[in-house]
Amino acid sequence: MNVQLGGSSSNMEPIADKKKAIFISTMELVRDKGFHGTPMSMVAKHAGVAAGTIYHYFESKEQLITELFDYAQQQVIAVVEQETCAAIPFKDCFFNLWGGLYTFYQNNQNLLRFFEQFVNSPYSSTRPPFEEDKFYTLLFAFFERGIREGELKEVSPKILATLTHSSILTIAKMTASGRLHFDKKELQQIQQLLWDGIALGR
Amino acid sequence: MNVQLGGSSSNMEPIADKKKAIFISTMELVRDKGFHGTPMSMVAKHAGVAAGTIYHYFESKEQLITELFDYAQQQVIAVVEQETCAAIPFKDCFFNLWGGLYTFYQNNQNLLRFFEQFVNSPYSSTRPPFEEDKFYTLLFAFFERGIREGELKEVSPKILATLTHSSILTIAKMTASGRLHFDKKELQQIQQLLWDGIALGR
DNA sequence: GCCAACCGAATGAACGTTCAATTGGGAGGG
DNA sequence: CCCTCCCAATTGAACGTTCATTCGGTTGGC
Repeated sequence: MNVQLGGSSSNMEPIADKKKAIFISTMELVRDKGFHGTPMSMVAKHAGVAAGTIYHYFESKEQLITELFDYAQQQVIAVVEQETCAAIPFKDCFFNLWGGLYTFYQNNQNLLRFFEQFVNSPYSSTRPPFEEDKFYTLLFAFFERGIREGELKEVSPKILATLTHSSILTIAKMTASGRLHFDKKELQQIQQLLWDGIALGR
Repeated sequence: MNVQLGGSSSNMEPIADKKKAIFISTMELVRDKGFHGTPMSMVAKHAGVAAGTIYHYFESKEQLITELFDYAQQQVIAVVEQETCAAIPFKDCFFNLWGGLYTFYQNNQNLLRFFEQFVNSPYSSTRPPFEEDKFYTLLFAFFERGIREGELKEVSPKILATLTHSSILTIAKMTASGRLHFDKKELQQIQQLLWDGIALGR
């Protein structure tokens, strides 16, 4: 019990194969069929596991979903931590962050879809408040740096962070759903528009 | 049967009281409890109607949800049509549209929440494709006007429309969920940032 | 008296969860 | 090296509940 996931940073314990399989199956099934559309029995079959086994690792379906969300969020946080490097000029860093997050969401559409379903569902109302949300704390700090270095307009970081992340998420969702497509040039234009909006013109 | 809703534009038939009550109850319950959390029996009780009555108006729960989405979307479309007035200078029109849509979502948080749950659920995959989506068609046309009049950068209207709407939705959702608050001055700053990004500097 | 609107108990399927039973690997004594 | 005991891991049939949907019957306006 209490096993760690993947080759996690601080802990190289062997992986909980079954637990990870349950996570992945849940994410894929939720992507296609939604929360109500994925019974535990189906998660079990898809993960190659008996129904009862899931309850060895998770107290309930709700707990499984909640833990999966935390797992997903940590992956996103890792991307932000990797791209917001203080050694690189802020402007480059901004474009890296936008591109890095976008690429991550593109390569993990299961996760993106699960994420969006979760935050718009009643599950998310049981989440910790905003101030303790590491993802937004990181983003806020990044944009504060931009203001401090005189690269950005003097606007609340929460505005800058929210606008930036919403643009990434929306474009990624549009592409993932197949409703709209954006080619490389258009993606660069989007980043540039955003930058033109938030940067101090000089 | 086949009754119209509200004091609808082209049709002034008497309202289907029960049908409207079912719509409103569904929206409120889905906001609080999500799709799976709102059984038909609860919708019935909340609407002051017998369970069987719902099936007099709707074939199934899925159909109820789908029709409710169409109903909701028409209300949003009405706001866009009202604010995108060709007689007003484009820039003013842009700020009107942003503010109008934002205010609408603020005043109709049930609808906003329902909307977001719907588009991220498997229900929405059965929706008509993008080109037939009146909402986006209207938005695209509006931004095309801006380009034609030399007010906006020469970028695909789909980019401008997507960025603008995503900013409105995200800010409204943040406020509605209570996770972040934006005061009047901040809302103006957001609109201005967006405009600075997409407008042709002169 | 006719028909649409409406009711709500009944139905049957689906689902989350439980639990008695089984497996398998490792610790320890001989 | 082998046997034994133990317990965590695992199984899947069974349980009880919940829910969408049905349907036979009632109402009320025309």
